[in-house]
Amino acid sequence: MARLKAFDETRALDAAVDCFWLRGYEATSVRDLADAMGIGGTSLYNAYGDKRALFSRSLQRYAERSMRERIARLEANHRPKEAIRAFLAEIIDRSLKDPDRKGCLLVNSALDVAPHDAEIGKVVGGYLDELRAFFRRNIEAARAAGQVARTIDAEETSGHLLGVLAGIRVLARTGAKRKLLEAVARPALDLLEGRR
Amino acid sequence: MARLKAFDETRALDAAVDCFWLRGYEATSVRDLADAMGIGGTSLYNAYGDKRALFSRSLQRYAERSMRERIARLEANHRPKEAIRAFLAEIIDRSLKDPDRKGCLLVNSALDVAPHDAEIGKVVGGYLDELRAFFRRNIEAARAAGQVARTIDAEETSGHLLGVLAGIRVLARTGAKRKLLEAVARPALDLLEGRR
DNA sequence: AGAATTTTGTAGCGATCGATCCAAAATCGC
DNA sequence: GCGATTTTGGATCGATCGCTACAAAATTCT
Repeated sequence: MARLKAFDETRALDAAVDCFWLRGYEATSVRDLADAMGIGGTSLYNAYGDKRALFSRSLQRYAERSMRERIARLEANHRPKEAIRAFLAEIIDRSLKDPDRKGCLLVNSALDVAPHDAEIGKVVGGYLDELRAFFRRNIEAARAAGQVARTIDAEETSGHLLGVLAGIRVLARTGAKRKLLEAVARPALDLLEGRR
Repeated sequence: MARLKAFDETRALDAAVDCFWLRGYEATSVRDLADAMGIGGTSLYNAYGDKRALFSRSLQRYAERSMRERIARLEANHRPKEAIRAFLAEIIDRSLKDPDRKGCLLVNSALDVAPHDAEIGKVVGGYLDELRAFFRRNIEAARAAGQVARTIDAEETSGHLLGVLAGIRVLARTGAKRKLLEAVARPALDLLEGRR
Protein backbone atom coordinates (compact mmCIF):
# COMPACT_ATOMS: atom_id res chain seq x y z
CA MET A 1 0.00 0.00 0.00
CA ALA A 2 2.09 2.90 1.25
CA ARG A 3 4.66 4.22 3.66
CA LEU A 4 3.83 4.08 7.36
CA LYS A 5 3.52 7.12 9.58
CA ALA A 6 6.77 7.52 11.51
CA PHE A 7 5.33 9.37 14.52
CA ASP A 8 2.74 8.61 17.15
CA GLU A 9 -0.24 10.77 16.24
CA THR A 10 -1.57 10.81 19.77
CA ARG A 11 1.73 11.70 21.42
CA ALA A 12 2.19 14.47 18.89
CA LEU A 13 -1.31 15.73 19.63
CA ASP A 14 -0.46 15.85 23.33
CA ALA A 15 2.54 18.02 22.48
CA ALA A 16 0.27 20.33 20.51
CA VAL A 17 -2.06 20.56 23.50
CA ASP A 18 0.86 21.70 25.64
CA CYS A 19 1.81 24.38 23.11
CA PHE A 20 -1.68 25.84 22.83
CA TRP A 21 -2.15 25.51 26.58
CA LEU A 22 1.02 27.40 27.36
CA ARG A 23 0.96 30.13 24.75
CA GLY A 24 -2.60 30.33 23.44
CA TYR A 25 -3.81 30.00 19.88
CA GLU A 26 -2.58 33.19 18.26
CA ALA A 27 0.82 33.22 19.93
CA THR A 28 1.58 29.65 18.88
CA SER A 29 3.02 29.33 15.37
CA VAL A 30 2.76 26.29 13.19
CA ARG A 31 6.55 26.01 13.40
CA ASP A 32 6.38 26.03 17.21
CA LEU A 33 3.85 23.24 16.99
CA ALA A 34 5.78 21.13 14.50
CA ASP A 35 8.97 21.46 16.55
CA ALA A 36 7.27 20.50 19.81
CA MET A 37 5.50 17.62 18.10
CA GLY A 38 8.77 16.41 16.62
CA ILE A 39 7.49 16.42 13.06
CA GLY A 40 7.85 18.54 9.96
CA GLY A 41 5.35 21.10 8.80
CA THR A 42 4.24 18.91 5.93
CA SER A 43 3.44 16.00 8.23
CA LEU A 44 1.45 18.31 10.46
CA TYR A 45 -0.74 19.50 7.61
CA ASN A 46 -0.97 16.00 6.25
CA ALA A 47 -2.11 14.49 9.53
CA TYR A 48 -4.28 17.19 11.08
CA GLY A 49 -5.35 19.61 8.36
CA ASP A 50 -4.58 23.23 9.18
CA LYS A 51 -3.70 25.04 12.38
CA ARG A 52 -7.29 25.65 13.36
CA ALA A 53 -8.21 21.99 12.88
CA LEU A 54 -5.24 20.98 15.00
CA PHE A 55 -6.40 23.38 17.69
CA SER A 56 -9.86 21.89 17.54
CA ARG A 57 -8.43 18.39 17.96
CA SER A 58 -6.22 19.64 20.79
CA LEU A 59 -9.23 21.09 22.57
CA GLN A 60 -11.05 17.80 22.18
CA ARG A 61 -8.05 15.86 23.45
CA TYR A 62 -7.68 18.16 26.44
CA ALA A 63 -11.34 17.87 27.35
CA GLU A 64 -11.15 14.12 27.12
CA ARG A 65 -7.94 13.60 29.03
CA SER A 66 -8.16 16.38 31.56
CA MET A 67 -11.77 17.29 32.17
CA ARG A 68 -13.77 14.15 31.51
CA GLU A 69 -11.15 11.90 33.05
CA ARG A 70 -11.26 13.93 36.24
CA ILE A 71 -15.05 14.00 36.33
CA ALA A 72 -15.31 10.26 35.80
CA ARG A 73 -12.60 9.44 38.32
CA LEU A 74 -13.99 11.66 41.06
CA GLU A 75 -17.57 10.50 40.55
CA ALA A 76 -16.38 6.89 40.72
CA ASN A 77 -14.41 7.34 43.93
CA HIS A 78 -16.34 9.89 45.95
CA ARG A 79 -19.83 10.52 47.17
CA PRO A 80 -21.49 13.44 45.38
CA LYS A 81 -20.65 16.26 47.76
CA GLU A 82 -17.09 15.04 48.21
CA ALA A 83 -16.68 14.78 44.45
CA ILE A 84 -17.32 18.51 44.15
CA ARG A 85 -14.98 19.31 46.99
CA ALA A 86 -12.28 17.04 45.56
CA PHE A 87 -12.71 18.61 42.13
CA LEU A 88 -11.97 22.11 43.38
CA ALA A 89 -9.16 20.87 45.63
CA GLU A 90 -7.55 19.05 42.73
CA ILE A 91 -7.80 22.09 40.46
CA ILE A 92 -6.13 24.24 43.11
CA ASP A 93 -3.38 21.69 43.73
CA ARG A 94 -2.61 21.23 40.07
CA SER A 95 -2.73 24.95 39.37
CA LEU A 96 -0.17 25.57 42.10
CA LYS A 97 2.05 22.66 41.13
CA ASP A 98 2.32 23.66 37.47
CA PRO A 99 5.50 25.74 37.12
CA ASP A 100 4.18 27.24 33.87
CA ARG A 101 0.90 28.40 35.40
CA LYS A 102 -0.97 27.35 32.32
CA GLY A 103 -4.34 27.39 34.01
CA CYS A 104 -7.11 25.59 32.11
CA LEU A 105 -7.05 25.33 28.32
CA LEU A 106 -10.83 25.60 28.20
CA VAL A 107 -10.94 28.80 30.23
CA ASN A 108 -7.98 30.24 28.35
CA SER A 109 -9.70 29.44 25.06
CA ALA A 110 -13.00 30.84 26.26
CA LEU A 111 -11.36 34.25 26.52
CA ASP A 112 -8.85 33.93 23.72
CA VAL A 113 -10.31 32.28 20.69
CA ALA A 114 -13.98 31.53 21.39
CA PRO A 115 -15.07 35.18 20.94
CA HIS A 116 -13.57 35.32 17.45
CA ASP A 117 -14.57 31.89 16.21
CA ALA A 118 -18.22 30.98 16.56
CA GLU A 119 -17.70 27.30 15.89
CA ILE A 120 -14.94 26.85 18.45
CA GLY A 121 -16.90 29.08 20.80
CA LYS A 122 -19.75 26.60 20.66
CA VAL A 123 -17.39 23.71 21.38
CA VAL A 124 -15.86 25.51 24.37
CA GLY A 125 -19.33 26.45 25.62
CA GLY A 126 -20.31 22.81 25.37
CA TYR A 127 -17.39 21.74 27.55
CA LEU A 128 -18.24 24.41 30.12
CA ASP A 129 -21.77 23.04 30.10
CA GLU A 130 -20.34 19.60 30.87
CA LEU A 131 -18.53 21.03 33.87
CA ARG A 132 -21.69 22.69 35.08
CA ALA A 133 -23.63 19.48 34.52
CA PHE A 134 -21.10 17.68 36.70
CA PHE A 135 -21.71 20.16 39.51
CA ARG A 136 -25.46 20.04 39.05
CA ARG A 137 -25.63 16.26 38.93
CA ASN A 138 -23.67 15.90 42.15
CA ILE A 139 -25.58 18.63 43.94
CA GLU A 140 -28.82 16.89 43.10
CA ALA A 141 -27.45 13.51 44.16
CA ALA A 142 -26.17 15.00 47.40
CA ARG A 143 -29.53 16.61 48.02
CA ALA A 144 -31.32 13.32 47.42
CA ALA A 145 -28.91 11.63 49.84
CA GLY A 146 -29.46 14.31 52.45
CA GLN A 147 -25.84 15.46 52.25
CA VAL A 148 -26.77 19.05 51.49
CA ALA A 149 -29.63 21.24 52.62
CA ARG A 150 -32.84 21.14 50.60
CA THR A 151 -32.61 24.92 50.30
CA ILE A 152 -29.68 24.53 47.92
CA ASP A 153 -30.85 25.11 44.36
CA ALA A 154 -28.93 22.82 42.02
CA GLU A 155 -29.45 24.99 38.95
CA GLU A 156 -28.19 28.14 40.63
CA THR A 157 -25.44 26.61 42.70
CA SER A 158 -23.96 24.72 39.77
CA GLY A 159 -23.66 28.06 37.99
CA HIS A 160 -21.96 29.54 41.00
CA LEU A 161 -19.49 26.67 41.15
CA LEU A 162 -18.69 27.02 37.45
CA GLY A 163 -17.99 30.71 37.98
CA VAL A 164 -15.84 29.98 41.01
CA LEU A 165 -13.92 27.39 39.01
CA ALA A 166 -13.29 29.85 36.18
CA GLY A 167 -12.22 32.49 38.68
CA ILE A 168 -9.72 30.12 40.29
CA ARG A 169 -8.26 29.32 36.89
CA VAL A 170 -7.87 33.00 36.02
CA LEU A 171 -6.22 33.94 39.30
CA ALA A 172 -4.02 30.85 39.23
CA ARG A 173 -2.65 31.89 35.86
CA THR A 174 -1.64 35.26 37.30
CA GLY A 175 0.45 33.54 39.96
CA ALA A 176 -1.95 33.67 42.89
CA LYS A 177 -0.90 31.93 46.13
CA ARG A 178 -2.70 28.96 47.62
CA LYS A 179 -4.30 31.13 50.25
CA LEU A 180 -6.10 33.22 47.66
CA LEU A 181 -7.25 30.27 45.57
CA GLU A 182 -8.64 28.55 48.63
CA ALA A 183 -10.35 31.75 49.68
CA VAL A 184 -12.11 31.79 46.32
CA ALA A 185 -13.34 28.22 46.74
CA ARG A 186 -14.11 28.01 50.45
CA PRO A 187 -17.39 29.95 50.65
CA ALA A 188 -18.78 27.87 47.80
CA LEU A 189 -17.88 24.67 49.64
CA ASP A 190 -19.18 26.04 52.91
CA LEU A 191 -22.44 26.67 51.15
CA LEU A 192 -22.74 22.97 50.39
CA GLU A 193 -22.00 22.20 54.04
CA GLY A 194 -24.76 24.53 55.15
CA ARG A 195 -22.05 26.34 57.07
CA ARG A 196 -21.71 30.06 57.38
CA MET B 1 8.83 75.73 17.64
CA ALA B 2 7.32 72.94 15.62
CA ARG B 3 4.30 71.47 13.97
CA LEU B 4 1.30 70.70 16.18
CA LYS B 5 -0.09 67.23 16.70
CA ALA B 6 -3.14 66.81 14.49
CA PHE B 7 -4.93 64.18 16.59
CA ASP B 8 -6.26 63.96 20.13
CA GLU B 9 -3.85 61.69 21.96
CA THR B 10 -6.41 60.66 24.55
CA ARG B 11 -9.18 59.88 22.06
CA ALA B 12 -6.71 57.84 20.04
CA LEU B 13 -5.69 55.98 23.17
CA ASP B 14 -9.32 55.14 23.86
CA ALA B 15 -9.56 53.67 20.38
CA ALA B 16 -6.47 51.56 21.12
CA VAL B 17 -8.11 50.35 24.33
CA ASP B 18 -11.10 49.17 22.32
CA CYS B 19 -8.86 47.29 19.90
CA PHE B 20 -6.90 45.45 22.57
CA TRP B 21 -10.09 44.88 24.55
CA LEU B 22 -11.88 43.31 21.61
CA ARG B 23 -9.15 41.25 20.03
CA GLY B 24 -6.40 40.83 22.63
CA TYR B 25 -2.76 41.80 22.39
CA GLU B 26 -1.39 39.23 19.95
CA ALA B 27 -4.33 39.31 17.57
CA THR B 28 -4.24 43.10 17.26
CA SER B 29 -1.78 44.39 14.66
CA VAL B 30 -0.17 47.79 14.69
CA ARG B 31 -2.02 48.53 11.46
CA ASP B 32 -5.34 47.63 13.11
CA LEU B 33 -4.46 50.02 15.90
CA ALA B 34 -3.39 52.87 13.65
CA ASP B 35 -6.53 52.54 11.54
CA ALA B 36 -8.84 52.50 14.56
CA MET B 37 -6.99 55.43 16.10
CA GLY B 38 -7.25 57.36 12.86
CA ILE B 39 -3.52 57.99 12.56
CA GLY B 40 -0.61 56.70 10.56
CA GLY B 41 1.85 54.15 11.76
CA THR B 42 4.59 56.73 12.11
CA SER B 43 2.45 58.91 14.36
CA LEU B 44 1.65 55.93 16.52
CA TYR B 45 5.30 55.10 17.11
CA ASN B 46 6.13 58.76 17.53
CA ALA B 47 3.47 59.33 20.16
CA TYR B 48 3.40 56.08 22.14
CA GLY B 49 6.64 54.21 21.50
CA ASP B 50 6.12 50.64 20.34
CA LYS B 51 3.15 48.27 20.42
CA ARG B 52 3.92 46.97 23.89
CA ALA B 53 4.21 50.47 25.32
CA LEU B 54 0.89 51.39 23.73
CA PHE B 55 -0.66 48.32 25.29
CA SER B 56 0.75 49.31 28.65
CA ARG B 57 -0.75 52.79 28.30
CA SER B 58 -4.05 51.25 27.18
CA LEU B 59 -4.12 49.03 30.25
CA GLN B 60 -3.47 52.04 32.44
CA ARG B 61 -6.17 54.05 30.69
CA TYR B 62 -8.67 51.21 31.04
CA ALA B 63 -7.93 50.79 34.74
CA GLU B 64 -8.36 54.48 35.32
CA ARG B 65 -11.52 55.00 33.30
CA SER B 66 -13.29 51.72 33.87
CA MET B 67 -12.14 50.20 37.16
CA ARG B 68 -11.13 53.09 39.37
CA GLU B 69 -13.94 55.29 38.14
CA ARG B 70 -16.46 52.60 39.05
CA ILE B 71 -14.91 51.97 42.46
CA ALA B 72 -14.84 55.68 43.31
CA ARG B 73 -18.38 56.29 42.08
CA LEU B 74 -19.91 53.34 43.91
CA GLU B 75 -18.10 54.06 47.15
CA ALA B 76 -19.26 57.66 46.97
CA ASN B 77 -22.90 56.79 46.37
CA HIS B 78 -23.50 53.61 48.32
CA ARG B 79 -23.00 52.25 51.78
CA PRO B 80 -20.28 49.59 51.91
CA LYS B 81 -22.34 46.46 51.47
CA GLU B 82 -24.45 48.05 48.73
CA ALA B 83 -21.32 49.20 46.95
CA ILE B 84 -20.24 45.56 46.58
CA ARG B 85 -23.66 44.50 45.42
CA ALA B 86 -23.87 47.38 42.97
CA PHE B 87 -20.40 46.57 41.64
CA LEU B 88 -21.34 43.03 40.70
CA ALA B 89 -24.73 44.12 39.37
CA GLU B 90 -23.10 46.74 37.17
CA ILE B 91 -20.53 44.28 35.83
CA ILE B 92 -23.30 41.85 34.92
CA ASP B 93 -25.39 44.57 33.27
CA ARG B 94 -22.53 45.93 31.23
CA SER B 95 -21.32 42.48 30.26
CA LEU B 96 -24.76 41.63 28.90
CA LYS B 97 -25.26 44.98 27.18
CA ASP B 98 -21.98 44.86 25.28
CA PRO B 99 -22.73 43.36 21.85
CA ASP B 100 -19.07 42.45 21.41
CA ARG B 101 -18.87 40.53 24.68
CA LYS B 102 -15.46 41.97 25.36
CA GLY B 103 -15.50 41.09 29.05
CA CYS B 104 -12.87 42.85 31.16
CA LEU B 105 -9.58 43.96 29.65
CA LEU B 106 -7.79 43.22 32.91
CA VAL B 107 -9.10 39.66 33.12
CA ASN B 108 -8.49 39.10 29.41
CA SER B 109 -4.94 40.36 29.82
CA ALA B 110 -4.38 38.29 32.94
CA LEU B 111 -4.82 35.17 30.83
CA ASP B 112 -3.48 36.44 27.56
CA VAL B 113 -0.37 38.50 28.02
CA ALA B 114 0.48 38.55 31.73
CA PRO B 115 1.88 34.99 31.73
CA HIS B 116 4.34 35.84 28.96
CA ASP B 117 5.40 39.29 30.13
CA ALA B 118 6.52 39.58 33.72
CA GLU B 119 6.36 43.35 33.81
CA ILE B 120 2.84 43.60 32.45
CA GLY B 121 1.92 40.66 34.64
CA LYS B 122 2.89 42.68 37.68
CA VAL B 123 0.82 45.62 36.51
CA VAL B 124 -2.24 43.44 35.91
CA GLY B 125 -1.72 41.78 39.29
CA GLY B 126 -1.62 45.21 40.88
CA TYR B 127 -4.96 46.15 39.36
CA LEU B 128 -6.50 42.88 40.54
CA ASP B 129 -5.16 43.72 44.00
CA GLU B 130 -6.96 47.05 43.79
CA LEU B 131 -10.20 45.27 43.04
CA ARG B 132 -9.67 42.94 45.96
CA ALA B 133 -8.81 45.88 48.19
CA PHE B 134 -12.10 47.49 47.20
CA PHE B 135 -13.99 44.40 48.29
CA ARG B 136 -11.99 44.07 51.47
CA ARG B 137 -12.33 47.72 52.42
CA ASN B 138 -16.09 47.62 52.01
CA ILE B 139 -16.48 44.32 53.83
CA GLU B 140 -14.60 45.74 56.77
CA ALA B 141 -16.60 48.94 56.72
CA ALA B 142 -19.84 46.97 56.52
CA ARG B 143 -18.70 44.81 59.40
CA ALA B 144 -17.87 47.84 61.49
CA ALA B 145 -21.31 49.29 60.70
CA GLY B 146 -23.03 46.04 61.61
CA GLN B 147 -24.24 45.49 58.04
CA VAL B 148 -22.66 42.07 57.77
CA ALA B 149 -22.11 39.30 60.29
CA ARG B 150 -18.94 39.42 62.37
CA THR B 151 -18.22 35.87 61.24
CA ILE B 152 -17.41 37.18 57.76
CA ASP B 153 -13.65 37.25 57.28
CA ALA B 154 -12.73 40.25 55.14
CA GLU B 155 -9.46 38.75 53.91
CA GLU B 156 -11.04 35.52 52.77
CA THR B 157 -14.29 36.94 51.47
CA SER B 158 -12.58 39.62 49.41
CA GLY B 159 -10.64 36.84 47.68
CA HIS B 160 -13.86 34.97 47.03
CA LEU B 161 -15.46 38.06 45.53
CA LEU B 162 -12.47 38.66 43.28
CA GLY B 163 -12.71 35.09 42.03
CA VAL B 164 -16.44 35.41 41.48
CA LEU B 165 -15.85 38.63 39.54
CA ALA B 166 -13.25 36.97 37.33
CA GLY B 167 -15.57 34.01 36.77
CA ILE B 168 -18.40 36.30 35.72
CA ARG B 169 -16.11 38.02 33.23
CA VAL B 170 -14.98 34.73 31.74
CA LEU B 171 -18.49 33.32 31.35
CA ALA B 172 -19.80 36.64 30.05
CA ARG B 173 -17.25 36.57 27.26
CA THR B 174 -18.49 33.14 26.17
CA GLY B 175 -21.99 34.51 25.75
CA ALA B 176 -23.57 33.39 29.02
CA LYS B 177 -27.14 34.50 29.74
CA ARG B 178 -28.12 36.79 32.60
CA LYS B 179 -29.49 33.88 34.59
CA LEU B 180 -26.10 32.18 34.70
CA LEU B 181 -24.15 35.33 35.56
CA GLU B 182 -26.55 36.12 38.38
CA ALA B 183 -26.29 32.56 39.63
CA VAL B 184 -22.53 33.02 39.86
CA ALA B 185 -22.88 36.19 41.91
CA ARG B 186 -25.87 35.46 44.10
CA PRO B 187 -24.38 33.07 46.68
CA ALA B 188 -21.54 35.53 47.24
CA LEU B 189 -24.00 38.33 47.87
CA ASP B 190 -26.18 36.09 50.04
CA LEU B 191 -23.10 35.40 52.10
CA LEU B 192 -22.82 39.10 52.89
CA GLU B 193 -26.49 39.13 53.84
CA GLY B 194 -25.98 36.24 56.23
CA ARG B 195 -28.64 34.50 54.18
CA ARG B 196 -28.67 30.86 53.27
C1' DA C 1 10.47 85.50 4.97
C1' DG C 2 13.78 82.12 6.57
C1' DA C 3 15.73 78.76 9.93
C1' DA C 4 14.54 75.28 13.14
C1' DT C 5 11.76 71.63 14.79
C1' DT C 6 8.13 68.36 14.92
C1' DT C 7 4.37 65.64 12.65
C1' DT C 8 2.69 63.32 8.80
C1' DG C 9 2.13 59.92 4.87
C1' DT C 10 4.47 56.68 1.93
C1' DA C 11 7.19 53.22 1.10
C1' DG C 12 9.67 49.59 2.45
C1' DC C 13 12.83 47.04 5.77
C1' DG C 14 13.92 42.05 7.44
C1' DA C 15 11.42 38.55 9.83
C1' DT C 16 7.87 35.56 10.43
C1' DC C 17 3.17 34.06 9.52
C1' DG C 18 0.10 29.94 7.70
C1' DA C 19 0.24 27.08 4.03
C1' DT C 20 1.95 24.50 -0.19
C1' DC C 21 4.98 22.38 -3.83
C1' DC C 22 7.99 18.86 -4.95
C1' DA C 23 11.07 15.23 -5.08
C1' DA C 24 13.34 11.68 -2.27
C1' DA C 25 12.38 7.91 0.98
C1' DA C 26 9.62 4.24 2.73
C1' DT C 27 6.27 0.70 2.64
C1' DC C 28 2.61 -2.00 0.69
C1' DG C 29 0.40 -5.59 -2.91
C1' DC C 30 1.85 -8.01 -6.66
C1' DG D 1 11.98 -6.60 -7.92
C1' DC D 2 8.27 -3.44 -9.45
C1' DG D 3 4.48 -0.17 -9.61
C1' DA D 4 1.42 2.21 -6.50
C1' DT D 5 0.77 4.98 -2.63
C1' DT D 6 1.84 7.61 1.30
C1' DT D 7 5.07 10.12 4.38
C1' DT D 8 8.88 13.01 4.92
C1' DG D 9 12.13 16.98 4.74
C1' DG D 10 13.47 21.17 2.48
C1' DA D 11 12.52 25.01 -0.06
C1' DT D 12 9.50 28.46 -0.81
C1' DC D 13 5.03 30.82 -1.63
C1' DG D 14 2.39 35.44 -0.96
C1' DA D 15 0.77 37.91 3.02
C1' DT D 16 1.40 40.08 7.04
C1' DC D 17 4.07 41.08 11.14
C1' DG D 18 6.43 45.07 14.07
C1' DC D 19 9.03 48.72 12.96
C1' DT D 20 11.76 52.50 10.61
C1' DA D 21 13.95 55.64 6.90
C1' DC D 22 12.86 59.52 4.45
C1' DA D 23 11.08 63.59 2.68
C1' DA D 24 7.14 66.70 2.38
C1' DA D 25 3.98 69.50 5.27
C1' DA D 26 3.09 72.37 9.17
C1' DT D 27 4.10 75.26 12.86
C1' DT D 28 6.88 78.68 15.96
C1' DC D 29 10.89 81.10 16.58
C1' DT D 30 14.00 85.04 14.98
